[in-house]
Amino acid sequence: MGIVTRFAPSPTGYLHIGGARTALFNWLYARANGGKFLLRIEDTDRARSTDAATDAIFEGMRWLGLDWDGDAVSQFERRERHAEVAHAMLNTGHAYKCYATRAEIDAFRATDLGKHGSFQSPWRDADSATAPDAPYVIRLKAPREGTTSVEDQVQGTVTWKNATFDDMILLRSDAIPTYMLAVVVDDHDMGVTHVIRGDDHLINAGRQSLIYTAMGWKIPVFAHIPLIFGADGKKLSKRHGATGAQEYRAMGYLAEAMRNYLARLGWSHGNDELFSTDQAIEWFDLSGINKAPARFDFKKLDNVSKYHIENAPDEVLIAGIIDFIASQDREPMSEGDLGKLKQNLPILREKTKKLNDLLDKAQFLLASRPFIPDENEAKNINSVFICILKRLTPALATVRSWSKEDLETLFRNFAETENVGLGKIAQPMKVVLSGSTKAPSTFDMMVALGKEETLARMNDVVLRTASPE
RNA sequence: GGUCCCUUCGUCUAUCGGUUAGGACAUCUGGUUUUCAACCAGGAAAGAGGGGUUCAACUCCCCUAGGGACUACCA
Repeated sequence: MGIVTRFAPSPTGYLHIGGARTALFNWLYARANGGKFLLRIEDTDRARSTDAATDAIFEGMRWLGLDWDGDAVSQFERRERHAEVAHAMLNTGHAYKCYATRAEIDAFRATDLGKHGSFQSPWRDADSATAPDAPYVIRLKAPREGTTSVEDQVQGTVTWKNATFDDMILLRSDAIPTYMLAVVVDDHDMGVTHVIRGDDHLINAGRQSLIYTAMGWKIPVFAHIPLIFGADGKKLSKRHGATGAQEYRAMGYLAEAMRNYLARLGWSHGNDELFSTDQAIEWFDLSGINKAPARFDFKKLDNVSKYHIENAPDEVLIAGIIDFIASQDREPMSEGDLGKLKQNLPILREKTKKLNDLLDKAQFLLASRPFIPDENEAKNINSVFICILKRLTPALATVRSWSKEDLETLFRNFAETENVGLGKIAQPMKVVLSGSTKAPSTFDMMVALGKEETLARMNDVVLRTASPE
């Protein structure tokens, strides 16, 4: 039998990074086993669900490259079917109509019994002849005796006393199904074989298996993965930096790097740290998922990101850059600029952690001279260096060839005759050539720029500093 | 309060009864380098606590402590 997984977010905001990881695990598991990965939007809460949030989820999923099979399912649109199942359970005696009002439920909760246990409806065993002509909800007639167990693939066997389960509402008084009913019906109808979701649903697995059993349906395999926390061990929230998947896109991380980092958070394949998505698919298994919650660590993410920026295929990197620029609401890069970027990718990607850093380094190619360094960078170009620069210009004419090796040799010799360290010349030269120290290696830039342009930029600085206002 | 889950270096993790408890990030030291958000080498760094079971426990069981989830006509 083919494996079917699903990701089922509720559209109340954006794609949360924790949700993104849940989606990734489901996606990885399906792809690893030649199965299907489905997407369902849990929008039965009409008050909180918005189309904008649904679009945000789609966008986040697409950015992460988590493609789903078929069309996304709207849970709300399947409400007729959910109601149908609720009524089927009514007919088989697994559910009952409860006419208790809000006031009655509140009153029950105020009692000693109500403070410690869940609501016990007086309608559970009532004679239907006594039913009033009033709105009602359909409640599950949960078993009061015995236990219910779930064989969780991550948490192991988990058992509850049935007495701890309440008669949960299946169909609200406005005939809209609750989440608890809808998930079960949808997962069953969609043929979901493996439910991989957040730890916060562990108890729901017990409650939901009651519905499966009542309907005589096969219970799917459950795997409840631990949540992601912030660096301080608290639930991941805004003050930890970023909670939305898209924010990571805007920060300049490659989707491939996010997949790598997120997969490694709570899942492991021996000591493998840096890997491609294809490798993750090959290796992924539920048995590799850790039971304990993990903390989000930006330092490590940056390290993973650096690896992927340095090693991604050219076309992937370029696509990532184009996507990053779009995420900033910036003008798309011109074909010409893109061409320059492509040609110089090796020197731009080296030692680069994020895409915005890469773009910073690319300024020497993209911006036009003369460069005006900011106050801080300008400190590199002092009067002593200006004098050196003036002597360097004629010296440069003697270079054997305009290659990295020869330029470096020339610089070393020149530095020796000037009696200064190479760094004293090469570092300020970075600023001369690019207006910043956030730039590729000096010699790489010189080669990329060519002799004429290099000399012109050097001259810019000499001219600018020759006539101080 | 009740039910359930979790607990190995600062962080992410390996280990599936017998290891000097391994790796990665971060950190520290030294080296190197255009004095770097680079690189190389080395160091420090962990089984929450207490009971069992066993020849042997990080690994299995129990208790305690700490953390978390759920406890809605939310999902």
